[in-house]
Amino acid sequence: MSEKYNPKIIEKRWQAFWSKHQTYKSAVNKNKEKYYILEMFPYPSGKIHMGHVRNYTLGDVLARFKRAKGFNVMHPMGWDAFGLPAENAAIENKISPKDWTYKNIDTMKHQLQKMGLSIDWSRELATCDKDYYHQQQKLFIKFYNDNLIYKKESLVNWDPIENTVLANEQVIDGKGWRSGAEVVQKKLSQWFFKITDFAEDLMNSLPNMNGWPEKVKTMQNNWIGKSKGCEIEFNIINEGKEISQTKLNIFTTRPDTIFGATFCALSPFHPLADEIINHNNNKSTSIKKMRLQKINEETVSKNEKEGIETDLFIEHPFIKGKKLPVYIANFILMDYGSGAIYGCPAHDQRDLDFANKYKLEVIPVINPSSGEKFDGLNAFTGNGHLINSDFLNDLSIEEAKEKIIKKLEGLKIGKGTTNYRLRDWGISRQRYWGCPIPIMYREDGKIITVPEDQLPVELPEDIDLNSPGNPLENHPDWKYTKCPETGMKAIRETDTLDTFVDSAWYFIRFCSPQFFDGPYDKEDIDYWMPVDQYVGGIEHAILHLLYARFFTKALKIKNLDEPFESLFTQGMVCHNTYKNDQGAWVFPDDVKENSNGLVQISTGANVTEGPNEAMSKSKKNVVDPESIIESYGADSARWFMLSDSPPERDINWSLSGIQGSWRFCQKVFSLVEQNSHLFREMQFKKNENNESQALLKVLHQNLEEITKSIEKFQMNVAVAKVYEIVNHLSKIKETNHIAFKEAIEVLIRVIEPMIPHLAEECWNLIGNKTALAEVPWPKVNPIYLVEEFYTVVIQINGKRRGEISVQEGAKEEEVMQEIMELKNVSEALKNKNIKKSIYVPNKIINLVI
RNA sequence: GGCCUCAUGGCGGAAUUGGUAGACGCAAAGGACUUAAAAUCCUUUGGGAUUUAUUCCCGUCCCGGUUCGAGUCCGGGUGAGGCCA
Repeated sequence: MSEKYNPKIIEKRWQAFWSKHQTYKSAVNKNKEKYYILEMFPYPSGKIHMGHVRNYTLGDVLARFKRAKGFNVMHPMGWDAFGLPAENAAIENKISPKDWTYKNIDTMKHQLQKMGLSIDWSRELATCDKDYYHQQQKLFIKFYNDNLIYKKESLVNWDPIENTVLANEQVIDGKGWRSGAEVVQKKLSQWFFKITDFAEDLMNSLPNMNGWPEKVKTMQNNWIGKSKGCEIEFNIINEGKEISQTKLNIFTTRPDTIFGATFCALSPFHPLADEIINHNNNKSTSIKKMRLQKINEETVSKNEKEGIETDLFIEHPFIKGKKLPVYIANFILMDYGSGAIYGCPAHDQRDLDFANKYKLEVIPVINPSSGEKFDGLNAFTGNGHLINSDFLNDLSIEEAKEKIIKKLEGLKIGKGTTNYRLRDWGISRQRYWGCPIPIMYREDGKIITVPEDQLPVELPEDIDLNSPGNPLENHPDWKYTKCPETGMKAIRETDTLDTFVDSAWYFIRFCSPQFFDGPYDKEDIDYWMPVDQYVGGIEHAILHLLYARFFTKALKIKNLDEPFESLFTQGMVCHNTYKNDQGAWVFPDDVKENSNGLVQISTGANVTEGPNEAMSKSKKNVVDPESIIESYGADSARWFMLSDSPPERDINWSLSGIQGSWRFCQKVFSLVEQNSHLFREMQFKKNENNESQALLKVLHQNLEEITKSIEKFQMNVAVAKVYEIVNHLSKIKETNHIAFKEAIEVLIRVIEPMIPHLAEECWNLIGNKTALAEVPWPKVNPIYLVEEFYTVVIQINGKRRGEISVQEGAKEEEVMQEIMELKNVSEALKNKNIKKSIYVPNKIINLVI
């Protein structure tokens, strides 16, 4: 009586085994080559989702594969545990953010363990652990002392009813998500990391990062956005006498268009705007009103351009007597360049829209090489030669840029500069559930860092999350303290750190999670860093990855410049969407098919099937990993995630797919189980019959492919090759041969990275006492990669006209001779001369006639 | 609007990087086993033609090019997606 494949029992057994034997615990071992594999750690939202299953399965395949290949593998896991959802959940469920978070971590950890991941849980950390944020506060102080942190006024989304700062995602259609109040832009003093100091470095490293997808590198490059331009100082004509300044500094990337300049525009947050507000009551209201608008790169391109006329003009530096009117405009960003531009409407779309609206002069200064005519509505931004530009006429754009910069520098009214789109990283959050910033404001006005022996600055637990405003600010006594040196009264910083800070160095902490004298132990870093393979979603292509790179560079650890040697960005998990006849989204579990088509099980309503989209709670097209593992087992779920779709592309979840995976697992199990008695008896024949030889060829050729495919991250191809081995094995008639034994053993070994529980079980079934996890990856025997006979395709003038089987390495003359006897060939060659023949050994022969 | 990717059967996708297009899986159809169903196993499955063959024609989004030979390289177009505007 044969056993049935029962993943519930098998998976529990091997998970317990790995845990008991600490199979996946990692330690520094300088005699062994290390391999540090990391998947982006999850936010503990409550439950794992299919995206996690895919991400961690992919990483786990590589971790287990590299281990089998003899590497000393570190594969840690942790929790990105600070952040806003915990505060919201706390309010809704009357549970503290801390309890909520740790409860979720506990649940999700169990779920991940059920997936059978080869994780070294002894390195587990959560960013909300006191031990973790303690070290992070030390890092903050280090960077503060290194002059990489400063404070400045910056705009935030302000909810006037809640009296609180809102994150971008909490602003919905310009209104606060909870209060519904119109969100305003408010200036607040905030902490910043000087990431711009590293802009050049972050950009320059990109071309050497060969393990990164080009796509991500391009995105980062664009994000940093280096541009060469020029600062020009204009004289202000101050007829209204409302301001104290006499000069205005303008940044432009198009100094070549200076003769096309017809107006000047200032950001409403420009210092001159401040002065106008103070001196001109008429303007002050409208400027203040404009300041309430959200002004960023996105709105600048979408919103209707608006300007406020001022009484100011600036002098054109090269056209005597020409005065450009100064506007305050809603499409100028204060934190890009100098917050002031000159408008050249003919060659910039935004400037043109603005000029048309306010009936300003438009002077084309570039004559398009394409011969294109200017229609007054579309600004020309292409290549051409200068016109209407005095001494710049006839020059190309590049030449003109060079010449005008030289001229401005000669006159000492301008200079060539480099500008970056990248801004400094604002790290202040007016929230409770984050890492406290170790700063104190002393009563004498001095800002000091909290001394090391008083760290960590701990989050208080007795907080009130229901009142408006920042809970730390509102806490009755938390912020009141004393300067340890002088005894003066001091107030703690009540902002906490952006959670991107937490994730900007967790991969470093994983190397020495039990080290408490500092954020990391240099010896551990030297051995483990950089991360050899980082796996995660493309959505982190810019911010998280850029911040992590910045931190690594800013730490200035010897021999560590970049954190991630290779990066792999996996695709999303998609599913069909379903809507009932009331237009409500329906869970896939709640849909069945009957004679009338699709119906909703719970209500009986008719259901229509929508397109495949990324699984999301809002569209209810989600499948819960836990219930899948419950019904099919973790191995089937893992196998599904690896099959079919290439890892970098989106995958479509489907019932038939998971059922197919289940069938496969079952097939492997019964193949091994039904033949396991042979292994106990050990009576394998040394016979080298044809069947065995063919089997060994299939085995080794596919082993070669599987090994290569996993290394190239083509898990779907590896899966296909495993199928080929299994399909071949299930057709073997005489299973009592050594070749069969070898094939079963290799098969079990190569499926272990993908479906580890089943593999271990099979390994055990065939009588092994050692865990499969300790068994090295099988070696390809090159003998079997060479065929004795090859099919050579015969082409005449490039068209396929037949094929012939020849011995390996057959010479062209031999092949020629043989094919001449074929009817097809001889007929085609009748009365024709062979002009040329191309022969690729073992592959093809092409006759040109 | 700019930059970047991608486009292969009913579907997901392979293709040694210029050398037999469609591996492998899913779905579908037919058959075996069974009282029946499930499960399992076997066969077929890009389109078309006919003389059913070791046959011919067409076929990797469209148009053109390079080459003995193009899914793969080059130019132009169409469509989809991503990022930045």
